[in-house]
Amino acid sequence: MAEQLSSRFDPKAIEGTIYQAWKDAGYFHVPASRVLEGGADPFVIVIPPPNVTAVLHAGHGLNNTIQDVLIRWRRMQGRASEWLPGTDHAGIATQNVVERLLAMEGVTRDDLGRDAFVDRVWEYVRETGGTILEQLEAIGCSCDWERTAFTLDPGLSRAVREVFVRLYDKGLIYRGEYIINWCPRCHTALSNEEAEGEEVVGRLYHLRYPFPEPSWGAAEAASHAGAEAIARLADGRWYLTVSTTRPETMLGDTGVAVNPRDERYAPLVGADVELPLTGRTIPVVADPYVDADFGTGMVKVTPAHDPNDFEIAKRADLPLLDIMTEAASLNENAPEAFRGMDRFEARDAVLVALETEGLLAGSDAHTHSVPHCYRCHTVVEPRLSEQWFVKTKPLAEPALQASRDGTVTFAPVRWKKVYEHWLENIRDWCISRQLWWGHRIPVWYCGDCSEVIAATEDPDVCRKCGGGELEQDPDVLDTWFSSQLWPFSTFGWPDDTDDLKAFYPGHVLSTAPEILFFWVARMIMIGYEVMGETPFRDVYLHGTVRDSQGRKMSKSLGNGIDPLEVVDRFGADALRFTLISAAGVGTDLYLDPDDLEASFSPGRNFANKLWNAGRFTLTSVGDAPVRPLPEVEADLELEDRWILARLDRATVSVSRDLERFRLHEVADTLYHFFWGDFADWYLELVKSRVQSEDDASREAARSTLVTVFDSICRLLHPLTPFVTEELWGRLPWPEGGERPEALIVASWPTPQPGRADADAEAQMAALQELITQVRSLRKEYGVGEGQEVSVVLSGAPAGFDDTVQTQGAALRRLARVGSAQSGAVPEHGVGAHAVLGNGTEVFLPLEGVIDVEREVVRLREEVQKLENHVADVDRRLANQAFVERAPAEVVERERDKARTAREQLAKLGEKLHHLAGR
RNA sequence: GGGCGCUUAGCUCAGCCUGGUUGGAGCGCCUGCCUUACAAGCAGGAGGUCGCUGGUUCGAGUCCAGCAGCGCCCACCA
Repeated sequence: MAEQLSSRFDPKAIEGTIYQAWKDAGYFHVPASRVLEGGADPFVIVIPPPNVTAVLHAGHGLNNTIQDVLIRWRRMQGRASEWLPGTDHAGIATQNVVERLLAMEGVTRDDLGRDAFVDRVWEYVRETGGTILEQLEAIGCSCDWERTAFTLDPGLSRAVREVFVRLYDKGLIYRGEYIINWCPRCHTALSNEEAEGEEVVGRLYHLRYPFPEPSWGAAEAASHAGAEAIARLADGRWYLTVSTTRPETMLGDTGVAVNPRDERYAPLVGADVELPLTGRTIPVVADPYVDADFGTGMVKVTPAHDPNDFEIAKRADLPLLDIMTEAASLNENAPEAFRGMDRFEARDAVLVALETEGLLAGSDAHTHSVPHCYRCHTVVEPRLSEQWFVKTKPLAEPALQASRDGTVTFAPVRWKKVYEHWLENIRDWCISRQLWWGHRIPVWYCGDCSEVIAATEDPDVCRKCGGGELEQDPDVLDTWFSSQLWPFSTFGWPDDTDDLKAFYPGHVLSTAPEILFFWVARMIMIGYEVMGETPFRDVYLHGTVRDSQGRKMSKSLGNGIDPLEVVDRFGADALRFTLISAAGVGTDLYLDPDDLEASFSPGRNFANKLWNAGRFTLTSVGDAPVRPLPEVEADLELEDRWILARLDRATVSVSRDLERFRLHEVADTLYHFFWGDFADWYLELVKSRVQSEDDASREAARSTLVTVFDSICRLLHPLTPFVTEELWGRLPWPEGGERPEALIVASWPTPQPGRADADAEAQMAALQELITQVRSLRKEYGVGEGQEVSVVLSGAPAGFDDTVQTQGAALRRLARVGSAQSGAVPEHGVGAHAVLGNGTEVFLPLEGVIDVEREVVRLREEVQKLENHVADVDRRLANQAFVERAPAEVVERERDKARTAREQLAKLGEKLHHLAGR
């Protein structure tokens, strides 16, 4: 069998078949009955549903690999592991994509009309949507495909309506006219989270508004110290100065505000001022929001285009004047000269007009944060409009409590504070969107009696007046309104289904920190509100995938990595292993999109090494029956006991790190155990034994090989599922032992009692060091592999002599040592020296092979090193405080060190003396 | 303006919570090897004032404070 395997791992040859085998075996699907009747312990992850139109990028690759590692591990542990996949309809994003397609045909959504447009989007989604889910299969994700969900599915849509109506009935959803973030390109409202602040270097313009004659108050105000904003110009009139970064909004000003405690401007409160370019007159009002120390201490008030101004206007009873259209061009409320202009065009025009009239007092460079639409990047315009909101404070309470009391945990833990801070300062959530693609708001208005009806089922008649034409609210809900329900809507809520009983609440939620507020926090809030408990316990927030220059990978920058290309070139295992080993908890990953070879060769090489070690193990073990390990217990040799002890150590460490989401540590531990311990040492040590005539030795080696390699496959399976499945399936099963299943899902390794073997580990460590030292000395003295050497050991601790004698074959194989004798190092012999960590002095007689001068030089270095070491230790021991206060074992260790080092020093010194004298 | 994180080898990062052998890994680099599992490999090696300053301690990469540089998040200063 094994001979047929290629010496290079070819992922393409196995991935498809193996994935299909997993699916066919029903490996991924968990029926609720396994939990409810079978008593299995559930483990549930719901996928962060990618946009239905998305294609897989590096971030998805990382996130879904993480989830798959956790799911596969728990499944092997015997948990009923449910990983629910699906997609999000992604309101704005998807609508934008389709609108762009239509634009290429020269058609707008308005040309089509609402119904036809929505049909068109559905058509698009049916054709191309869900591609990303198929792509997840390519990287080995073991999702329960039988439960694939979409946020616009009928069931999930029913959940949306149900939640809306419940919140509405509780007064937690309300409608009102407020300043919201408006995207003039998408023509819709945005939530605060969807308006992303971006640093922009702009200008702060200072505008002058003239006081009408007679300007009582102005002169008085101007007499106050620091009242620079009030000035009398050459024309003899009094003016005040206000500042703004958006000069065009002055056309919508309905007042000027000052702080009520600001004595400078007290005489002006109640006065009127002329608003240039408009012919209107607006009042000066007092409002505590104004910061007297900032700028001139006077603020122009534009209630319809600034959230703060809106609040001031409400308090001061100023009128609201909306001067812009949906597209952010100036409307009929603006002076005729500016009507129809785009806001930025109008900005320039207003500046020119003011300048002409001598009313522009200048400008300063000004860096500030300007909100942009998170989908299309257009500058958001604050706009007065009637929208639906969720009252969030009551919902935030339990979600906050859950974090504070540890019901919900975050990894890395620093996100806990970020999450809590957001909830503590949460603002109401604007949920209505002026889009067509999404869940239409389940509210109807009666044309006759103005009754507002929120209902889960479309009503036929007005429940109040019985007649009247009913019209449904035209808006749809924010996409995140439906995705927040994901952990229960996907399992059948609002019905009381078995799935829900079995799989809610879930366990781990793994995602990118960017959507901590958008999605994670809201799921927790609504989970408590609707289900009465948290949707998951552990939130794992992974790092960002960046390019070699540290830039976040993105479509627009064109610096992304296509995981499918990586799979194609290096295999899914290589992709997964590379991503997991590179991703510390919450740390960013750096990959070079221009050099996939450099980025993914660690994973590719690892998979290949695994493949070859597997090939060798299979050939070594051969087809003959293998005896179960307990039967050969008495015949186990040093390296067998050692590798089994190392395996246990690795098993314990890996299981612990998985619990703590320290996946990169898992990868690191297994890398070193498999490559370092197993491949580099164990396989080399048993090479001669597996072909040996000595039945006991051979059988012990074969059993150990099978046992250890079986565990290696299992431990690595969550990380590199394909190659481990393939190799494991070919591994012979020990006689009499029942092969649990055809696939590796069988079980997760657990530490075996009696396998810890400190003695074997110590002996092996010394043996490894001896071999390494001999190799090193050979290299240094130029003694080639072709030349066999003998070794003299002196001062070896108990047991090590025996080890060396029984490991003659190993020494010969790995270090080309012909004979190893214990005894005094020849006093006058020429040779190479080294001292092992356990105090053993190693001497390679090389009389006639090396020249004496070189040996003297080397000895001098050795002596120097030892002297430094002794001085170091002595200094510490001479420190009274150290001896008195350090733990006894630490002090004892120091004394031992001093003693051994001195003995060695004496021997080497003597040797040096003799040689130097020659 | 608030909050958080990072700074250890040429590069990317572990190690710090819980202070104590001689500070690690991968990649890259140097040297020698096509040794019948693997050249996507094997063996050997070079490379570090652990950002700076101070403090606590017998002892600090590890704990504390300050500083500097970089990065992220939040925020209505016009």
